[in-house]
Amino acid sequence: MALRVLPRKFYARPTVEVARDLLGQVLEFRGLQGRIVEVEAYLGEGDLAAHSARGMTPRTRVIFGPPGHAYVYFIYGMYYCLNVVAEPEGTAGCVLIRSVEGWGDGPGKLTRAVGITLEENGADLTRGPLRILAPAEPVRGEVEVTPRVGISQSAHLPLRFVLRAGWTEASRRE
DNA sequence: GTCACGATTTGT
DNA sequence: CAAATCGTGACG
Repeated sequence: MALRVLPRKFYARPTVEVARDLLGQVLEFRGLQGRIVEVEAYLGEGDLAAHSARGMTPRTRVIFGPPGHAYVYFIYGMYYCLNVVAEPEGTAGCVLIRSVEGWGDGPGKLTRAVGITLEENGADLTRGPLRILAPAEPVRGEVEVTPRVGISQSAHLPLRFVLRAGWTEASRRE
């Protein structure tokens, strides 16, 4: 069964909704697939922890761009982190992918595992080698909400979402 | 141009 | 706890 590619409108919504709904979806890069199990939302105005907090710069340009694209940034001189751009074009908002089943646990490790680099920055997630698809069967499970990891500003906001005990209806019947 | 720092990870 | 390692953004 062919998985369905998430449409642009999925991403053109409030960042928190997109973050929550990204859990259980299938991330694909060069044919490698894995379920997204941990994400964090980074908002526009008012979120001092977000790269977009101080407006549009050369680096943060794609965060303000059309939804459904990848925002990849280079951090600590050695790691690439993958984000999914949300909100309608012109509004900042993105979702950091922190853990993908089978790829790795941690935003820097999962990109290194499959070779995602700055080349993927700005890539369209509805087509091309980097895509996100809906699983054949919807993933059910409990979602844990916690503060975001590794930030000092706006640190109390409950914007980290983790899929705990995810399952599909089929696997549940086994 | 200069400089402090970071949405991380790993080893001590 | 500290190192690794370098682009970005603020300042001038």
